[in-house]
Amino acid sequence: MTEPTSTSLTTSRGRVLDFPVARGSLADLLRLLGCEGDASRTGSSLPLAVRRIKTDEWLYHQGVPAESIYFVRHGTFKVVRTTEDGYEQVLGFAGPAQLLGFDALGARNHPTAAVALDEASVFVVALRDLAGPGVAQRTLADAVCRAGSMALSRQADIADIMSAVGAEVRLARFLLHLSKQMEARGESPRRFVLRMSRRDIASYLAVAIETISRMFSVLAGWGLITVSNRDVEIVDMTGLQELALSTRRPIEPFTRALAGRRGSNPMPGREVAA
Amino acid sequence: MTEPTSTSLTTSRGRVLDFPVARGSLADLLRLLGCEGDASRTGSSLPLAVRRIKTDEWLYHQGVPAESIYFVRHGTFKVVRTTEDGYEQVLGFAGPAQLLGFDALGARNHPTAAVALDEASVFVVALRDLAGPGVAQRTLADAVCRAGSMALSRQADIADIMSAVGAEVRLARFLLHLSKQMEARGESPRRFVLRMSRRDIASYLAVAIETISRMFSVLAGWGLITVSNRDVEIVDMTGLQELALSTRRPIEPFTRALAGRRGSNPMPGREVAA
DNA sequence: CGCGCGATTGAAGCGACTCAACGGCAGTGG
DNA sequence: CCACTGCCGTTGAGTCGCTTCAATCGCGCG
Repeated sequence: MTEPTSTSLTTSRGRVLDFPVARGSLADLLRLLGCEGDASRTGSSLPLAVRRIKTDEWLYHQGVPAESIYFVRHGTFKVVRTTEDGYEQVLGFAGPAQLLGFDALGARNHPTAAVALDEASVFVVALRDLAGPGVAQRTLADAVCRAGSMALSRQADIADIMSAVGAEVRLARFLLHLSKQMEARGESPRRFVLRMSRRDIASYLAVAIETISRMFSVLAGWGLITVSNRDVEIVDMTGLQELALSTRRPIEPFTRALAGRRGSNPMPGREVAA
Repeated sequence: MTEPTSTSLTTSRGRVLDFPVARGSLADLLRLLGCEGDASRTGSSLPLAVRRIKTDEWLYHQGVPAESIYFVRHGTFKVVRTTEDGYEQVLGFAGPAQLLGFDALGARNHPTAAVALDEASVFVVALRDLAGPGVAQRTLADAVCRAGSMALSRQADIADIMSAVGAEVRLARFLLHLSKQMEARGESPRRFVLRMSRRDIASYLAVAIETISRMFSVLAGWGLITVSNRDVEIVDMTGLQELALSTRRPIEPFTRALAGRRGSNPMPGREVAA
């Protein structure tokens, strides 16, 4: 899909890092963002690295440790998230004055990747410049930024969920998403009660409400879950995860490891008492 | 859908604002977020308001000025965005330790609304507590937060786009989205060139790549746009906006103003040379 | 020129939406 | 107490739209 040219270029210099090609200032960034008034008062002469990106070059890769976030100076970027099976989901496009890599603040690594669609340049904001010492408000603002970053990542999940064509897969991903949240909260990831109505789930997954009902029955019929009204129990966790992996056909031809499993029935051998 | 009980409760006290019911501290919030180590060093005794929310009560409404953001302490919230025609799109669900209202940092008003699905309580963080005076890093962090907030809002747009059932509507919304961005950038909102491939658009809108091609032809056949490869010109802007408003049937029965327009053809009277 | 790739268009099948009916359950008023 | 009403959830049948497979065209490039 993408030539490793950019990677080799950077790795020739050591690591895949941000190397400034030009110099900018905080005032430049503020001017780009449209807040001219603020440029005067603060120490806006603070230097800011500028990095130029060529077409099809990656600004940052998915999964790598995040050391910076970026403001697009000019050009267009594509934000993508590649699943394990090689399917790449486009999460959005970013133009000038937009922020890239913000979703990495909450985690250690970049949950997404950004690639330039044309000649582009960005302001590089090192994360250590953001984590300066301060008082209580500083800590609070940090928490806000990190939580906001995680909220952004969470929003990306809905694109992840909706990218699935099949409604069963959407529901499976939704349930696994809830399961993970329950686990992170210290509660049982296998048995929980849905706080939202079918109507809400339908709106969230962008399918009809009757389809939600049907898919609950289908998943229960496959022995993956048991459901009674809003009480859900995940019986076959691995089976559910397996089902959730089913996306549309992977774009890349070299991900044919799961070529045969994509039959008309996304859950082969599971039709118990159909 | 929702009883105005909560609203009347608050309006009886003056305005619809956050009134603290209990008191918490920054240390409590940090403990909730799981960063116990940080709780010791900073002035973590900073008081923080706690607000309790009853089931089906709104934490904040869509479109109202934002004065606070919130960390969920316990309970579950539903984040929704209601379109002009009364259709409510669920954007996500928020549980403990998650941030709500962050998308209002970039704008003046809340672009979304949050309603409690059960008994809940939140930490209230006033925005003026975040905008404290500081040096350059302070300004920078502010810019980061605001841009991140806008990125979150932008992510909500993709749910907006995908909530449309019809592929033509999705493409129409996508084009209008691009148009607005171009306009905000000072360029022509009617004539622009797509920087991304059909494959990227297809992934973004979660439809097949052939469907994208077809819908471009359909929109062009309706006289709404002209398209040549990646050059797009919006011919009938109002018609395109009109088409973009077509969602699935509004949930609420009292939004029947547009009852008749929802025929089998979403663009009535436009079938030129079908 | 042939090759690959992106984009467009056609034909056929299946999946989700829509309409409709039904069974539970809570709230309400006789 | 029970009928009544409304809402939520489930299930069935039919239609429409999108996906899939396929062929074609235009374009850049080795």
